[in-house]
Amino acid sequence: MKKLRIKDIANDLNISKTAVSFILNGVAQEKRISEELVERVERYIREVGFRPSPIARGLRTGKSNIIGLMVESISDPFFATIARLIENMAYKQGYRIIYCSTDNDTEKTKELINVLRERNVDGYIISPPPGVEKEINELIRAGLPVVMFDRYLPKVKTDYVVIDNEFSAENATRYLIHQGYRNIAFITFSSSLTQMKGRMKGYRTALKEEGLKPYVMEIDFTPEEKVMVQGVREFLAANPKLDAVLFGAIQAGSCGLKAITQLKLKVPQDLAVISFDDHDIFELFSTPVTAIAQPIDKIAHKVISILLERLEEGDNAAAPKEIVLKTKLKVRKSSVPAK
Amino acid sequence: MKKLRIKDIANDLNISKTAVSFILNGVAQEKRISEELVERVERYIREVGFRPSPIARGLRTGKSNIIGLMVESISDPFFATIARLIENMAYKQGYRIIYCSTDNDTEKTKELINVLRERNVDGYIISPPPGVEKEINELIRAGLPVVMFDRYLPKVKTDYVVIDNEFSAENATRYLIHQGYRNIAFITFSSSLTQMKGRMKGYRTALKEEGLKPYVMEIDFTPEEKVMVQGVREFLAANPKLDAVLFGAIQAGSCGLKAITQLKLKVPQDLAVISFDDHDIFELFSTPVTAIAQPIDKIAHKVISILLERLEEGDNAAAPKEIVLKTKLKVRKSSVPAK
DNA sequence: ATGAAAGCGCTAACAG
DNA sequence: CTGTTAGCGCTTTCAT
Repeated sequence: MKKLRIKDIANDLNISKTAVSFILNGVAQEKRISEELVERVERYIREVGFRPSPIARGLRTGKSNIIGLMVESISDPFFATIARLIENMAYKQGYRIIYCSTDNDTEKTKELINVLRERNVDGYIISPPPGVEKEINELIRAGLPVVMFDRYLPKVKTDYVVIDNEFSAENATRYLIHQGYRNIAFITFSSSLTQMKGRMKGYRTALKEEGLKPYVMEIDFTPEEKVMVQGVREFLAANPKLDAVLFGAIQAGSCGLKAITQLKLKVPQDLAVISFDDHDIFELFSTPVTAIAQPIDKIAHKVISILLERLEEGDNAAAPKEIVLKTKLKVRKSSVPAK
Repeated sequence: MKKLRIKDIANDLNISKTAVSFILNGVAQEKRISEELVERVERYIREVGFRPSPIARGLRTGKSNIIGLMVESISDPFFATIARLIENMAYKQGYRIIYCSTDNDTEKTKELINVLRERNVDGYIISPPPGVEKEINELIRAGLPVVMFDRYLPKVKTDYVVIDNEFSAENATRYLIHQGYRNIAFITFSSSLTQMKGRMKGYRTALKEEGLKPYVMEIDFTPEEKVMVQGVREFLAANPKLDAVLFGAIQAGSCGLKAITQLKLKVPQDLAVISFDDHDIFELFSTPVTAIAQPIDKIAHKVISILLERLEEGDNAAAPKEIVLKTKLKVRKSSVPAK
């Protein structure tokens, strides 16, 4: 049972390769191939289960039917969930996904873009690290659609899907203030990315309005989680006046909860807690944790549908879509009113 | 700045395509190309940053430098973590990953294997659903290396990396018994796969030794988590005699903890808990949950190194490696002695 | 040591 | 409406 080629089909049916190719590519009508022949070829193809080689096709057309997905780390539950949803929708349209974890590393990301590019990836979904503006702009100039999400690069004019970070953080902080908390920390990963800047800004705005003092801790990311947990623990221990904390991302929240557990702090009596992103751990923590939930389904849906649209229409001329989605503050017990 | 081809390099340097190709493929020595020319070509290539097209190469050689990774769901934290580790090691050896979520669906998996195959994926890492023996055997017959993990197919003779499920479950169950628990349930996803069978068997063995009665619940998987949580809740409510439960997988455990929380059961006073797989949620749950931790790093490492070895050596003749790794029972407060 | 040439499987321009 | 043909960029055999 050797692998069939278009040529074999043509031979078997005593017609030309071209005809088969046209039919395969759905241009039979405009090439004025008879209904009857189309039918005959299609039936035969179905019978023998022929599928044209995507590689040969790719070499010829420069298309691959592959979408490149670049996120900070595929093991992060936020990105993993998004990846899963995107995979599903892309698959239905005949696209496969090659994914890469950038580690938020500029050089690595540049190299990854190269790698994907030489595989003729048709479109890119990127949660970009800083510093890759040039490379992404080159993709766009080459007519390849790029959709950013989670964060964006202000200097790059292309579609993106993000959440309203500033408002979300401001809202959560203000909520803590209204609950009676006064010494509210913001703990997050150090980052120059838009989403973290927005969260920080929202936090500061809410505090300033009330004339409260900010306490900010930036965690240096390391793969050794223990080190980060210890960092948070030391920060909390060094600032006993704190009565509440807002975590700027799920990993920060997860490190923070571990630190809090180690310090045997009672939530919310000793320390109220809110974290960005929602996850099982927040629901199941000893005191369920109030979370700023991102609309993950909606993000994934928007991202992939924008990309598929660009891919189908080839309309890279259309104005970039800049989608900002709302988050939802899921109030749980970790942020009940201070006594 | 047009994209270079081998031909261009050859022209620029006034030599033949062949020479360049040989040098590119590291066979210069055995083709007896002069040191000096090799040096000259390599320098030029470095200077202009030339990289040969993997697609053209793929069409010609039938190799893709891509590894297919098929797991139940990439959003599952266990698989996402493994995927991440595998990605890293594969990348260093010049391999990219295309991933697919099988949903544990036999037909979908067959189709996915087809898709990967026609892309000339060089090797497969599969956490297989039942019923794909034939397809995998065909891959093997075609000389393509396949490494299974998490579970395996007894009828397929190929490498696999799993944990000692039976012993792990037996050990954990016995541990509960020794702590004084007598009515121990096993809650898991319904599955005919080796790993679940092993876990079930271990559980039953430990109970039988002590003449205890088994309480088994098989959760039907649905994407609607709420439905599954409710199922567990009803089961627990219907069996008030239970004093302990062993969850057969992390999702079961996570559903279970939610059910337990909803029922306001105290752990371990009302119900002791142990779960397969370890995760933040178990560490951070109101009563930290004893977990059977899989050696994730080691699994990923074994899987990818076995595959890379097969890929490098082309030694698909070598006997299949059947690796069984040990788990670690991480004892936490959810399983302290019954009063 | 090097070069010419065939061919991987497909698409699409062009000529009938 | 159909057939011929020229590549896409690379590897590799065979002849030089």
